[in-house]
Amino acid sequence: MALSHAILALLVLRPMSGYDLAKAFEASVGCFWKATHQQIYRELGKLEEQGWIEAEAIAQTGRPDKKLYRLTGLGLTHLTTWVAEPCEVMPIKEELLIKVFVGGLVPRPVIRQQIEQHRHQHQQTLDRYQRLEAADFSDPRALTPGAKFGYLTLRRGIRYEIDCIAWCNEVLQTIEEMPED
Amino acid sequence: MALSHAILALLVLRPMSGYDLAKAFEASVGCFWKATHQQIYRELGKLEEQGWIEAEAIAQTGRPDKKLYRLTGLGLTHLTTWVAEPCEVMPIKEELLIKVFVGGLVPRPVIRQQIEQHRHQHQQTLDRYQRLEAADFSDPRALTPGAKFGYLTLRRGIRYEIDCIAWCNEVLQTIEEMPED
DNA sequence: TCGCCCATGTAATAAGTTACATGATTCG
DNA sequence: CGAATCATGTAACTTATTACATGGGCGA
Repeated sequence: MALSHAILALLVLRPMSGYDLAKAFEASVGCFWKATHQQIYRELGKLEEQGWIEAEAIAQTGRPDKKLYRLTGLGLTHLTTWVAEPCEVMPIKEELLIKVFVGGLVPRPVIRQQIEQHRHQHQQTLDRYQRLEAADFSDPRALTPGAKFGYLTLRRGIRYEIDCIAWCNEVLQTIEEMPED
Repeated sequence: MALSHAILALLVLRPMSGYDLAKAFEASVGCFWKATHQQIYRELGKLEEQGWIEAEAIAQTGRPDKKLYRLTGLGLTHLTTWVAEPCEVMPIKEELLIKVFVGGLVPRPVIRQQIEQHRHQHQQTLDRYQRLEAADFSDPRALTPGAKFGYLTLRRGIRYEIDCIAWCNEVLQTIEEMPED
């Protein structure tokens, strides 16, 4: 059910179309939730049924018409109530770790290559996050309270990527120190 | 499809029943994958159909009979082939971050309490991991190559929990420094 | 005697992924 | 002229969650 709340959370910022939401997921909320456009459109339908959001059809010239969704009072109440409810820590699911777990079954270069590739991906994500940090949050003290919370979620993403990279380095060092097969 | 590989990876260690696997998920592999017993039993059926594992019925007295599953040669080949295939970084999904994202909508104690609760959960998980570390990997240099890979996955879990706790502290400090509502 | 451990499963629902489908505009 | 952007959706399928269901043994 958290996808619906992620959508409601984005609609707090401003009314958006499904398309806008899909982009917003990739850009801002992406460091802690992701969704494809198919999921988003399906979910928007449900949210509207429940009265948490309402749609306004916008006719456009030169590009497809769109539906702008905005949060209703009911939706806002629902969201803030949900925020106060206790929630569980969500488990990690990391395919790479299954591969490392059975690393002893394959020649070491196989694992080394996988780790290097992942480290590279994490580095790219980190770069992107740090560009966002520089662009939107260059002076954290000057932020409004609302924006400060946004910054904290980005901080989480940055920390996470840094930690992934550090772990990759730990793995690479360990396998270099291993005796040859 | 990664659940099936997690199961195959565990069966490399030794033949296990569905029940054993469920416990093994909680104990060892839990820091990077989780599965309920319902998922496991369903998946075992599929794996057997494909010939990657085979079952041996074990009649027991005083307790229910069980099925011991062991990896087949085909299963092992499948697993090692899969290990060498490239894989994507898996996204984080963290409900708590959605709540922090809209933290500006609720009184600060609400967020503070959520963060404190999460920090506590992460601390408990970290304690558990560190007990495992002390018990099974007290001298990392003396490990066999196979066990070393197991240790690296546990290291990932430990690092992750430490980082979560550090981020929680960052959030708590930030909200303490905020002006009153 | 109450609840936990062992041991296996079914059924229903929710959530997520992948493929398919359309169609104009704008930029290189 | 081809590719990307804007904009919406359906259908089929795979995964994951939750609830239900059974039943003996064993320790406090």
